[in-house]
Amino acid sequence: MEPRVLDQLLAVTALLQQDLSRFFEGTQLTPARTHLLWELHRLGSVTQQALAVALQVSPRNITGLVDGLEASGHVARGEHPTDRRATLVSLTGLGERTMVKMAEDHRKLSTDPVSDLEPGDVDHMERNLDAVMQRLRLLVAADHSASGSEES
Amino acid sequence: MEPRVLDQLLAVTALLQQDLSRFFEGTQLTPARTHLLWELHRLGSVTQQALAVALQVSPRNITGLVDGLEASGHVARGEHPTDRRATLVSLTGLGERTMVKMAEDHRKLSTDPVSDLEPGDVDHMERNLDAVMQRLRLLVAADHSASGSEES
DNA sequence: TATTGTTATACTCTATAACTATA
DNA sequence: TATAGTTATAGAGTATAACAATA
Repeated sequence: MEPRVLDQLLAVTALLQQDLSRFFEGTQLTPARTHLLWELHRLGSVTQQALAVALQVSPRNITGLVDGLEASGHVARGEHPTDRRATLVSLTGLGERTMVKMAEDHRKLSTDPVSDLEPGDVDHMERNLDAVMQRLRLLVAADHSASGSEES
Repeated sequence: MEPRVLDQLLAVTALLQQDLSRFFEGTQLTPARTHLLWELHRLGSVTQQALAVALQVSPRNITGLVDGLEASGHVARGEHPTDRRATLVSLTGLGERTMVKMAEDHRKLSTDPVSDLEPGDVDHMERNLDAVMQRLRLLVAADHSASGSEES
C-alpha cells in the first residue's frame, strides 16, 4: 500500500496546466499568456512593471509574453499619459471578448457541476482527488512553515 | 463575492511545481528530472523507450533529460544485454541515495502532518484549498466527460 | 541616482522530422 | 520493414546582466 501520491500529484499538476489554457477557450493561448490576460482583465490597463509584479515574473519575461499576445491580437501597447518610460498594456476587442467568455465558462462551471458524467467516474475521481488533496495540504503546510522558520 | 478560484488554481499549480522539485531534496533537480528519477526508482533499470512511455513524453526529450542527469551524476547509461540498439538507464549511487531520501521525506511528510505551524495559517490554507479542491473536482470531471463524449 | 523596458545571452522542457544502427 | 536513440531545428517560459531613455 505504498502511497504513490507523488504520482497523482504529478498527474494532476499536468492536468491543471493543460486545463488552465486549453479548457477555457478555443484559441491557442498558452498558460503563461492566459495568466497575463487574466490579470489584465482584472487590473485594467497597466504598465508592464505592474504585470511583472502581478505575475511574479521578471520584466524581461513580460516583454516576451506581451510580444506574443500583441502578435496574436489580444493586447495592445500604448503610451503612458505621464511617464514616458512606461508602456500601458491593454486588452484589445479580441482580448476582451476572450476574457469575457472565459469568465462566463468559469462561472458556469462553478455552478453547473458534474452534469453529463458517469457516476462511477465521479467516484473514481473523488477518491484520487481526496488523496491528492491530503497531499496538497501537507505540501502547502510544509511550504508555509519552511518560509517562516528557515533562513538559509 | 467573485470566485477568483482560477487565481488560486494558478497559485497552487505554481506552488506544486516548485514543491515537486525543491521540496524533497537539496540538490538542484528540476521537476522533469525529478520525475524521471522517480520513475526510474520505481521501475529499476529500463530503456529510454520505457521512460518515454512512463513519462508520456517524446523519446527525444528523454535523451535530453538523461543527458542532464548523467552530467549531474544521478543516472548512468549502460548497454542492453540482448538488444544492442537499446540503452539501459539506471540510478547511480548518488541517484539511489537521492531517491531513498526523497521517499523517506515523502513518507515522513505523509505521516507527520502540520507540526510546526501557526493554527491561523492552517485555517487560512484549508479555506483556500477547499475552494481549490472544489474547483479541481469540476475541472477533472469536465475533462473526463469531454474525453468521453466529444469527438472533434 | 533610480526606474522602465529592451537587447543579449543562456538554460529547461517540450515537439516533429530525418538519420543511424540494429532487430 | 520496424524500433531505439540520436542529431537538427524550433518554440515557449524562465532568468540575470547590461543598456537606453526617462524620472
